[in-house]
This record gives sequence, C-alpha cells and structure tokens, in this order.
Amino acid sequence: MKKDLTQASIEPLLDYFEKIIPLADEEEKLVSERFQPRLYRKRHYVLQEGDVCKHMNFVVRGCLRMFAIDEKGNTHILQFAAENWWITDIGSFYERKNSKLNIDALEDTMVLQTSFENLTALYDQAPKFNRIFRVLIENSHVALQKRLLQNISSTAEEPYLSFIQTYPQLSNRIPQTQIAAYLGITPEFVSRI
Amino acid sequence: MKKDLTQASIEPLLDYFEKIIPLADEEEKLVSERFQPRLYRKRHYVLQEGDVCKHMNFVVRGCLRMFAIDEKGNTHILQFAAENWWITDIGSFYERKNSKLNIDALEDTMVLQTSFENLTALYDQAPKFNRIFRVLIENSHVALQKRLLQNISSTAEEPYLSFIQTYPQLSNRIPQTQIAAYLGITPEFVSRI
DNA sequence: CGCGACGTTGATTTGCCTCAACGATTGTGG
DNA sequence: CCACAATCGTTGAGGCAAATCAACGTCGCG
Repeated sequence: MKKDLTQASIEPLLDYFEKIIPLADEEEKLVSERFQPRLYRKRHYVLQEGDVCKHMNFVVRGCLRMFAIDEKGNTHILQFAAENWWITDIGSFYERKNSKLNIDALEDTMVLQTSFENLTALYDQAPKFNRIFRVLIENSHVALQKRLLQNISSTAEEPYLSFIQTYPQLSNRIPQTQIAAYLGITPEFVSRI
Repeated sequence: MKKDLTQASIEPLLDYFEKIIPLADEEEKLVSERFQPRLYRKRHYVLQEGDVCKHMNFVVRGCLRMFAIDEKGNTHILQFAAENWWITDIGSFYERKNSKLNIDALEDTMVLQTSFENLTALYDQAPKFNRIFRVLIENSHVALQKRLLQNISSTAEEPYLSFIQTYPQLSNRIPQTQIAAYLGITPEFVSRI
C-alpha cells in the first residue's frame, strides 16, 4: 500500500527556512506564493537532458537523483536528494541553457518547487533570500569539495564507507547499483566490500 | 629579472565586477575600502591547515593553489587560481572554523583580499554584492560538478586532455607534477600521455 | 507465473601505481 | 662563477586494485 502523498503543504519548507533564519509573516506569505507542491511518481523525470531546467526543487518526501549519461551509456550520479534537500541543475536553471543532466524519481516524491521567474521575484521582494540561497549553495559547494577529495584519494573502499556513514538513512533506501553510480565504481565491486 | 609586483591597485577588481554588473561610484568606493592588496612570494602560504581562513582572495597577478594532504602524505589540489580568479576555503572563511586545507603561491602573486568582517560589512552596505557573490559561487559550483563528472568517468586520459583544453594558459605555466596532483593521478602517468 | 531489477561470486584482464634509474634544468650558496 | 642540490620530466619493469565478462539465485511486480 502506498503512502498518502496527496496531502501537500508549504509547512516543511517554512520550517526549513526558520531553522536557518527567522522569517517575518510577510516573508512566509511570499514563500507560499512562490513555491508550488508537485508529486513525481517513481521513475518519472523531473528534468530531461536537452531541456532547460525549469524548477528549483525542495524535497518534502521521497528521493530524487541527478545524473549524467556518458558516451558509453554509463550513468553517473551527481547528487541524491531526499527529505529537506534541494535539487536542480543550477547552471541550466539560472542561465536558462539546455541541460546535460537528468533528474528523476527513485521513489514517489513530493517536492515544493519554484520557477526562475518566481525565485527572482522572491529575491526582489525579500532580498534576505539572496543571502539564504547563497549560504545554501556555499554549503553544498563545501560538500562537493569534500566528495571530490575522497574521490581523488586512492582506494575505492574509503569513499564507499564514508558515504554509508555520512548518509546512513540514504544507503538503506537506495539500491547498491545507484550508490555505485554515485561513487563511480562498479556494482560488482560494491558487493565485494 | 622579476616583474614589478610592487604596484597595486584596486582597478582589476573593479573591472571584474563591472563585467558582471555595473557599479555606482559609491559602490566602487566601498569595494576599494573593503579590499586590500597583498603580495605573496613563491612558495609562501596564504592559508595553513589548522588555521581559520581569514581572507577571500582575488588574484590580480600570479597563481595560487588550494590543496589537502592525506594521511599518506600525498598532495591533492582542489583548485588553482590565476589572474581574475577567486580562492578561499569557503567553509572555513564563513564559519570561522579551522581549515583542513592549504593555500600557497606557485608564483609570486598579487591578490586583493578581504576579511570576513569587511565582506559582511560590504554585504550590509551594498546588498547587491550578496547577489554578485551568489552568482560567483554558483558558477564555481557548476565547474566543480563538471570536474567531478570527468573524474568519475573511466579513463584518466580524458580528464587530463580536458584540463589542458579548458585551461591552456594554466597548463603552460604549471609543472606537470601539479597538474597530476590536481587530477589525482601520478606524475609518471601524466608523462606517458 | 514469468520477466526484469538486484545482489553475489568467480575467472580473467587491464589501467594505473610503485619503485627505480637517468638526463635536463634551475637555482643557490661557497 | 662554478659546484652541487633540488626539482622536473621521461622511461622501464613489475605488481595490484578495480573493471570486465559471465553465470546464477533471489525478490518484487505486472
């Protein structure tokens, strides 16, 4: 039996922002006007290679992944996004260029999403969000640097152990094949660890 | 004979900002008050592991590198920064935590640098810079994602060729040993390509 | 039920590392 | 100004970590 995903509210996103910095009632109202809930069913696409990435997504429930497919047909996962994570192809979203990445749903997933137009409007109406989103991306930049360092480091075992330690809740939910595609190693090798 | 590096001015940074978004005279004045020139001699450290990263640096002339040293003593380079590039340990700089990274000079290097206090003051005085630095970090995030993808991809040859194509001016100036440490492969193997 | 996705294990191959030796170049101090 | 050390690039031989290819069992799902 599926969970009930038809209930949607802006609350999780407001809670999330509140943890970073308090919002005035007026600002909460702006957020609720500029974000819309949307349900993506398992295996459905949020973004397809070649399209412009139209939305910035905040995951309320479920799990998405962003990935690229190389010339040999191998899938490389750049990012997972479970509850309270953001996911979008930043370059494509802000520059409105065609994306080389894909985003799809590993599970039935509820997001709160905003468009480029709505987000820039929000920046104008409440400049505070410029700072919030700057901090968000700074944090994910730091995380990405850490990941790159581990990836460059010698053995494949270390990045794997680090992943299941850093994201224990994720490594339960996600098939090993997906984790392998995230780490850049083969599923067979993950199995041998 | 060494180039004359004693001349320092805020001009290159103002030029840089102007290319992104026009600045009012008042804003230019604020920038020149909040950034200071500084010369780092070859092999001198801008940031040492264990210290808090005190400065955000804009390279006017020369070249810096940011790197980590792993438990085996191997050096892994996260980023080079030549003319018109920014370099800092973002996490350490904004959170004022001890850094696990090092930054040093590959050549005599002139930077324009600002402190956390000066930068936050600048954000307050001219909120426009929130947006500017949000865009800067978005761009470097996109670049980092691209690099991670290439690194995960199978052969070591592709990342190398991509590097010398993307940064031809850098690959002339920088020893192959440094490029190897950036790509996560051995100098010997770079030589065989 | 039967198909497809997933995980496991084994045998073989290979890309890259490690270790080592050797010129060429740079730069540094006596 | 020369001698010596340090840095850099190159090449060779050998070894290992992880990929590849393949076969098989399990599970969930249409």
